[in-house]
Amino acid sequence: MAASRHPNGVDKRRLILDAAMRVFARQGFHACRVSDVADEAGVAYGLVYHYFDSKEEILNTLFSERWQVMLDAIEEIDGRQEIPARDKLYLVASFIIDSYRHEPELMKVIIVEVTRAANSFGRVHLDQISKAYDRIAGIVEGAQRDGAFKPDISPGFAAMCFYGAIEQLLSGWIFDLLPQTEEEFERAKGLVVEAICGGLEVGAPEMSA
Amino acid sequence: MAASRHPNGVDKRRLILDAAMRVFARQGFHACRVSDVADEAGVAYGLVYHYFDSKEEILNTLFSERWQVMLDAIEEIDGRQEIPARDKLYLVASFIIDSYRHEPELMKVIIVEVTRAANSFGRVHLDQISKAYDRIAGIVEGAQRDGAFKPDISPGFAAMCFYGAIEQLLSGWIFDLLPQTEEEFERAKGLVVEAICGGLEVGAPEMSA
DNA sequence: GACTGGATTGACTCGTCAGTCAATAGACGG
DNA sequence: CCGTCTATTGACTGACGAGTCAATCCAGTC
Repeated sequence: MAASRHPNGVDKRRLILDAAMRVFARQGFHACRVSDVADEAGVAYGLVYHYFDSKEEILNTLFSERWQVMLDAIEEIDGRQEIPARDKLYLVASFIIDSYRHEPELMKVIIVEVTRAANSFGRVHLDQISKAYDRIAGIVEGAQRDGAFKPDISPGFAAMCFYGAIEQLLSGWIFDLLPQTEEEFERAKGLVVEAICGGLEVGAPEMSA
Repeated sequence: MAASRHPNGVDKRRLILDAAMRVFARQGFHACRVSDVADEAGVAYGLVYHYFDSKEEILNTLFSERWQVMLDAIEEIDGRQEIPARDKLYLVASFIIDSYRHEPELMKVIIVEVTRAANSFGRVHLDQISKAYDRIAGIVEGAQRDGAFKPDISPGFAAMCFYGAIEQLLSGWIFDLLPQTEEEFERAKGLVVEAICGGLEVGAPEMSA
């Protein structure tokens, strides 16, 4: 669990995790071999099994580490009393999109191999995954109590739509269906929120970002 | 290609496709064996390879058959001049949700094993998949020309949000995160459209379904 | 300068499964 | 009722890859 005790300062466990992230992102979890991960890490095959019980446990670890960070972030955002719901959702969208911008490989693995693969593998993580929906729902619920959001769309339902829209955008970037530039990422943040909060139709209030 | 010439009237190819649909839905494409499909169809192992070149070709066929039906449906909906964009989107949402209601196993396979698995396998179908986005974008574009929808959210972007929201709902049903009752399906149709077109915030116009 | 215990190595095992193939059955035309 | 062609069978093969393990290395200890 702790970093390598060896004084060369190299944490091989971390090395393997980072290599796995790259290999999983490049080849896909199922398509790659454990030896690919070992090679990418510049480490012997057996060492992977010294630090992890199975190939899946590596993916497990990558997912759980990062997902928890996101859950904490959403919780923190929801906790701020002073800011309106739309801004909270903007911050959530920003967090997720920035995560992709800064660590596209890790996010690709998380989305493609876990979140969107809730069959087979991701089923194990359904609890953690749906916690994210719940927290977003919490934001919507608060806004409905304040009267900022309409009461006729259930918070859970709204959260699914909001999260689904964001994940679809990430998928679009991951599979090169959408352009990936700094400006696009920034624009996207505002637009998802505008689409979901303000709606596509005219007549809805357009707030400036 | 044609149905079995044998006069017993049983099309074994179809039998295998339907069995595969059930097995893929139950166990997942990667987790199941070709022999599971053969057993489910009540057919010898080798016969599967008489009708299909590979396990993947079966999935391929299931996907392509059904996806084309959906593409045609969207195109047909978009073609109707008389109805407003919101109603077109409602019809699209209805079509997809009803598809799931009537053939949950087939839709589960399509969503989980192809659409949301655009890595590994679904990459082959990216063209077909993104055609769906394009056609939805077409609806939005028309609405913007008419002045019914705001011009500041690009049609392609709006389409991704809309489709993403629907797919997220289907995923919620597939993985038992959302209740699956007739009423829920009906409510969902109206609510996705209301969420995306009308927006979550108050002030947007709420049209009756 | 032996001793201990974790780190590291990579050849090997062992089950699994997609795809093959040679054999058999059955329909149909002549 | 023979010959031909397709449908159908299921045992078999061959590759592949996850996980094992016995051996070796090496840092710190007494």
